Amino acid sequence: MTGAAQSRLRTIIERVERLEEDKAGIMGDIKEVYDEAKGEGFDVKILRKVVSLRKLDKTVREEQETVLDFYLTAIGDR
Amino acid sequence: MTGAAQSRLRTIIERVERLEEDKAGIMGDIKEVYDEAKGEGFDVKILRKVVSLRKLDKTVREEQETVLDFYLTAIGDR
Amino acid sequence: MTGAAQSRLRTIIERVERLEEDKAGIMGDIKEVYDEAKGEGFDVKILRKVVSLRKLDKTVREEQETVLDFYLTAIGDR
Amino acid sequence: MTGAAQSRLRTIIERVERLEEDKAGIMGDIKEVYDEAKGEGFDVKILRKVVSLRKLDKTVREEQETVLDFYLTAIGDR
DNA sequence: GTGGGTTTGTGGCACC
DNA sequence: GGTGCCACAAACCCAC
Repeated sequence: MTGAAQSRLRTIIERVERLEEDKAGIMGDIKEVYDEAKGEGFDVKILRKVVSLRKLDKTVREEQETVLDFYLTAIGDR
Repeated sequence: MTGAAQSRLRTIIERVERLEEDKAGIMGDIKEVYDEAKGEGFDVKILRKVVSLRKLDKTVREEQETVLDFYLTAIGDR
Repeated sequence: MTGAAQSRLRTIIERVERLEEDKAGIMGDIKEVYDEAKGEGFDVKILRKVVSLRKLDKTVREEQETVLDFYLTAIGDR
Repeated sequence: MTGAAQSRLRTIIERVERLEEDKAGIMGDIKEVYDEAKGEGFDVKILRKVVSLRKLDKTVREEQETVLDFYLTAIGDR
């Protein structure tokens, strides 16, 4: 491996690790929100379920829109 | 559930969903870095392995310190 | 589902359940060892930490070999 | 820590690690059974669900028996 | 469509 | 008893 490639490799690894730190930070933030909610008497397990269900719904809705777009385009309506 | 509680619930869900969007964004960024590296001829599978190994190493080092602290505390040395 | 398939299904489930019983038994044995150690004055929390750290060390060593293999293969050395 | 204690410590760690190896072996066996079932056309996801449901049922049944025992004893019927 | 890896969810377990 | 933590199990997604 050339010196240049090694340098690039190092840069890549560092960029990924930096981003993973950011990700870990955000995951910590999410946990904090849930902990706070828990302190107010909410059931965290259920809250997590709500979030995941809404995400699913959103995905389904977007897929439906995609299908709709496809059909509309197919019949020359846009 | 009172109106106030409903309002709080909505706020909590929204905050989590906002953070999850951020997280998804960062995960996208990580993927981009890997894609870019792949375009330069690096083997993504190996890169991922390297990153995870470095994380593991870091974890081990921290664990070792934790165990050491345990022992020092156990023998009354702090 | 044919009768034969039902019979196979039954056999599969029973084999898994038998193995899970074995597993539960071993987990019980592990707990006994720790309880015994506790009775002799050892700090179980530390013991568990030591075991997990040693496992982590082992994992890291294996991972390092895996990465090394990857590289050797990548540069066509095998 | 005395030499005797160190020796005991070593024995304890080794016993636990040996048991954990056994446990890992059994977990591997369970995986093999599922893989085999998959090869015969069974849906592993569903199989796992069946096993976990039966385990839950068993727990519930045992609890019900415990309650039954309690009542029977309470009314002096055993 | 099959396997591997990553992420998420759940249960048990120890500690307070 | 109840709370936080950790290991196990499940679901998910991508690449091949």
